[in-house]
Order: sequence, then C-alpha cells, then structure tokens
Amino acid sequence: MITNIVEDYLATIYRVTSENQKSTTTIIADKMRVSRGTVTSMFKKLAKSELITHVLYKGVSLTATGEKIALEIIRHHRLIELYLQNSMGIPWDKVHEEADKLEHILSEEIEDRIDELLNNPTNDPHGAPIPTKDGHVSNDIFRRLSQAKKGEKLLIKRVDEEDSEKLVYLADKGLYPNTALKVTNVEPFNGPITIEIDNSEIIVGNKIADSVFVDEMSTV
Amino acid sequence: MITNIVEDYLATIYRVTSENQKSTTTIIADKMRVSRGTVTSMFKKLAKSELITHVLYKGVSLTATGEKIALEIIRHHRLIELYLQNSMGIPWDKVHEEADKLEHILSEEIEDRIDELLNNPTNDPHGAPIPTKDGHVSNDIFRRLSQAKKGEKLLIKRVDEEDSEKLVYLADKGLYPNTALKVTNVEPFNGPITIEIDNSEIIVGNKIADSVFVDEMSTV
DNA sequence: CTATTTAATTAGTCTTATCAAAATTTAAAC
DNA sequence: GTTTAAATTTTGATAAGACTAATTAAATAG
Repeated sequence: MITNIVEDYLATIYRVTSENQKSTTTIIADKMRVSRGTVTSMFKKLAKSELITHVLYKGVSLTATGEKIALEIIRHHRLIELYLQNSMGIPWDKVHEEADKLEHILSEEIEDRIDELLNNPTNDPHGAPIPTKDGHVSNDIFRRLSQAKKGEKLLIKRVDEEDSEKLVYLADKGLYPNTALKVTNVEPFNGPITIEIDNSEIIVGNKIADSVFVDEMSTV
Repeated sequence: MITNIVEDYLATIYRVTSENQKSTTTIIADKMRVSRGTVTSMFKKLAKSELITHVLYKGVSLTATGEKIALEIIRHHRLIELYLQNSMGIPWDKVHEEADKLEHILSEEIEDRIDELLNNPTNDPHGAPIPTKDGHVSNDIFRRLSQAKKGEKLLIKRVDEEDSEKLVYLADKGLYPNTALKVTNVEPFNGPITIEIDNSEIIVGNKIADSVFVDEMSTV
C-alpha cells in the first residue's frame, strides 16, 4: 500500500533528481527532515516494492512506477497551489505548505474539477510546470537571474518556492513569473544586481537573484 | 499529540452521543470500522489523555477538552462539505467522503477563508448545523418524516448524510433541506408515505422517510 | 598508499494503531 | 438464581515510521 509518507519520499526523490543531481541518503534526509538511518530503511523498503532502484552507498533513482506516482503527487501539489491562490485568495507564500498536506488526499474527482475550474493550467504560482494527467512534464531548465549579464532583457519563468519569507520579499519587489525585466547593472563577486521592471529600478542581492529563474524574452 | 485518528474517534463519539445514546465499544467499532479490541485500547488511551471519561463495560463520554476538539473537526467537516458543493460543484452525495479526509488537515487560515467565502454559513448541504469557531452548535432534534401524520405541512430540515446512494435518491426526488412539503397519505405498518412538493406527488418508503428530518412550517 | 573524515548502513528500541483469540463481565432467559 | 448469550476487555502479535548509537564503506588529505 502506498502511504502518504511513501508518496512524500517519491516526490522528494523526483524533485531532487530533476533539479539537482543524485538522490543521496543525506539529501533526502535533509529534505524530509528525518534521520539518515530512517532514510536508508525507507530506501530498502521502496526498493523492495520496486519503486526505486538503490545502489548501496551510492544513492537511488525512481523506477517507472515510482516516477509515475511522484508525478501524480507533484501534479496534485501544483494544481492545489494554483487553486488556493487563484480561487481562494490564499497568498502565494502560504500555498506550498498547505499543498504539502492536501496533495495526498486529493481525489481523482476533485483533481479533475480543479483542473477544469482553472482551465487546464500549465504552471503553478511559482512557475513550476504542472505534470499532465498521463505523467508528462516540461523539464526546461532556466538560468538563474544571478547569472545574468548587464543589458539583458529577460522574463521571469520561475521562482524558488520553499522559503515562505523569501516569497514575501519577492512579491514585495514584484518579482513574479511572467514579469519582464532588464538587467541594468551586475556587481562583481556575487554582488547585488540592479534590474528594471516597468521603468522602476530594483536592487536585489545574490541570494535572491539565485532564487529567480529567467529566460530570454524571445523564447516566450 | 492529537493524531488524525484520535480526532476521528472524538468526532465519532460526539456524533453518536448527540444523535443517539451511549457511546459503546461496539457502536464506535462499527462506525470506525475497526475491531472492538482496538476501540477498547483507544478508549483507554483517550481516557488517559483526559479527552474522554471511560466507565469500564459501560461506555464513554467526552470531556470538555474532548468535545472542543470534536466540535472543531465537525466544524471543519461541515464547512468543507458546503464549500465543495457550493464553490466547486461537487455533487452532494460525494462531499461527505471527501470532507472526511480534508477535515483533519484544514488550517486555521483556510478554515477562516472558507467561512468568509460562504458568508458564515450555519448549515452544511445536508442541513447539519455548523459549529461556531468558539464551539457552539445548535442541538435541535427534529422529527423524522416517517413519524409524520397525514395532512401535516412540514419543512425538511436535515437528511442523513452517510449513505451516498440514498443521497442520490433523495436529490432525484427533490428532498433537500429547506424544501416544504405536505403529507397527503401515510400507510400503516411502516408503509409508504405520500407527500406533495410543488404540487406534485411523491411516494417514499419507510427507510427513506426515516432519513429525512422535518419540522413544522411555522417554526422557520 | 595509509590515515582521517565523511557518508551510509545496520542494529536495537519506541510509538501508534491495528487484529485475532482468549478471558471476563454484564445482561438476558428460563 | 443459575445458565446462556452478548458485550467488553485483555493478551500477544504485527506493521509502519521514526530515533540513536554503533559499525562499515567511501572519499579525501597528506
């Protein structure tokens, strides 16, 4: 039986694998906020159920079955985030946490209803792509604003969603997905970046610029 | 720590106590779909936490603390049912089951938002009263339609919500809360009851009439 | 290429919630 | 008022997840 916790592990492994690198015991333990020993035993259990493949001391990766479940949960999560923001007026810095709970109990019927009410959306409020029902998801990887060069005209495609306080700050500065900007100055040594949005200038530090993913305007 | 399951036991005990009679091991075991031994151990645990008082071999009742938690969960449940029906268009025979899952993870923030979006509603789609935030709830007990007499003009106040198929049938016949009706015939020996709604006649059996709670028109 | 640090795994224990079967208490029948 | 039946509790086991501490493997420094 697939428990909520198993779903969490699978979705976490998916996210780590897709955005970073190998899913190691330590990384998953950090994300799941459990001890490493716990993660090792869970890896064994998931491997036994053929949801992941586990190479001892090396890390894990999802099997086709495991990935299917992970994508279903991530679809739930992102649909819920968007619904909470657009239909219920919950602020975008709160929707992630709420969706973490709701994603596991969303019935097929309500999932479909939300999809319908939102007109088959493609991205959540932070710009993350919503997997389709049959398990397809865009895996575009965007540059970070922190890597942009002076003079570039860019479009914000996505922002990091984990840190609620950071999201409040981003909203305050008007740094949402689909916002166009121009980089007017980049200080060296990971210094602050100056950007122009709607003819007003904003200066953000490197940590913030690292959490904002951008793309060329033309690629829209 | 108050787990989802503890919340379920408390809400179940509340419902049984308020609508029927004593909360015995067997009744709670049936409602919770667990074995009787399980219920006894849970009773012991809840009594130790001072959420219920347990008289061995006699049954349990909620303490003030236990009742407070139960009412909070029931408030969640009924608010969610109404939201699912009114704001999301989920059919009324499905909302109970969905709410059973959602009631445990509803945050204070979303609870308040739903309450606001629905304009501080007082009853769920089946007519059950929604407890207030500070734990007050109307405890009106209505007569069953099965006990009505020929000639009475009545108002449907509430219907049983547990059985999804029954709800489909009730909806098909137009038997919703706040529907006015006149009893035009009552067959003896728990026979069928004929009622008139909007000038059209409907005949329902005793089991259905038992699931429909009514009140005098004047008391509205 | 050994020594040390870091990461991963194993071992043993705990908590929560469940079950089935046995034992006990209460209620009902005669 | 015994005896039988029904309800309740007790007992012992199990499964899922989690922790800590101990052990082992891998990676890195020198």
